[in-house]
Amino acid sequence: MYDRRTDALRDWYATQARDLPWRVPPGSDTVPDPYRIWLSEVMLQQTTVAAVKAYFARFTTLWPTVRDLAAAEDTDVMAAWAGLGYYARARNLLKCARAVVADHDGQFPESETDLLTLPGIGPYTAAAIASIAFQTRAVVVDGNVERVMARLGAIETPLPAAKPQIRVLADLLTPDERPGDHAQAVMDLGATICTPKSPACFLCPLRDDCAALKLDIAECLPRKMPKAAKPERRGYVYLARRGKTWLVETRAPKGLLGGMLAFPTSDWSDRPIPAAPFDAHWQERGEVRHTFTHFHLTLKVLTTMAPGNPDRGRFEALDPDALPTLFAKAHKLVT
DNA sequence: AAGGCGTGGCT
DNA sequence: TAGCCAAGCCT
Repeated sequence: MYDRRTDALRDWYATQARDLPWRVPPGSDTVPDPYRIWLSEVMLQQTTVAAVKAYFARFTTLWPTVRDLAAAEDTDVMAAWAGLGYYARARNLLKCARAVVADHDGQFPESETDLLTLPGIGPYTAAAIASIAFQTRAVVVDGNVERVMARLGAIETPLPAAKPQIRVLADLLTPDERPGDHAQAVMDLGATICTPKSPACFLCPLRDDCAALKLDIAECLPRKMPKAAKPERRGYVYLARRGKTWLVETRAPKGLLGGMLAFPTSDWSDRPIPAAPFDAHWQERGEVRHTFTHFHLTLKVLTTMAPGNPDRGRFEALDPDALPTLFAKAHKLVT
């Protein structure tokens, strides 16, 4: 019926699909909940399944429906996202939930085009939701699909130039029937067998059709341009404790760690300028090191219990779980 | 349109 | 260990 590669993928997925909390099993007649599919897809952007599971469970417990999430306080949602990274996703998650309630009567739109208009939903996520949640044929292309297709077709053009070729092949293999199962099959294959390093080609349902395997270049594909080295930055972070409260602030709504709970810091640069939030005897307690997407950071951790009027932030009871990892490391160092 | 944007696990 | 990498989106 379909390309034999599509059939092989479907047969493999029928028995090898991973059991995931947001997933409807292959071939099932159960109707997926678009809210849970959307939530999982946003959490899975650039993030591993293992990291997502606990957050998905927490979010669906706290906010079982898109209306519940839309009605949530921003601070509660940001706190629940703390530690998962890429915090613009959490800000857009709330914007999207509120748009679905305000503009779509609480129902996610079904078409790829309409989904694409929502905050935090790009080409991949729109295609994933359309196919997985609504059984609409859509060409789903993520990092896994890129890798599987590049190998299957021995596409030697480096990324991102290879994207058009990859998309053509992905489109060719996408069936009209159960396109959501197909998309998840390719992604599961990429995550478990057609892995970036040491792919398990001997277990692959596509081994007889894989051009890269025939050429013995599977592990070299897809080719990528080398990444620039990360620069080193330094700074100071100030942890002021007053009884059971700590001096914290909410970071600016955009940019790095935007909207997240934080401790006051200096600038982060080659030669940071100390910037204590108030005059006091600040005691050096050590350093924390953290690597972001595009730079390494070392923060000197300073504490005081002396009184003073801070020029920024507020003293409040601290929930350490609401801190992004960088600040959780600093907090852990002094407690 | 190229770069900003987190984190933890793996090798 | 230090780098590489993961179900991308936004500007």
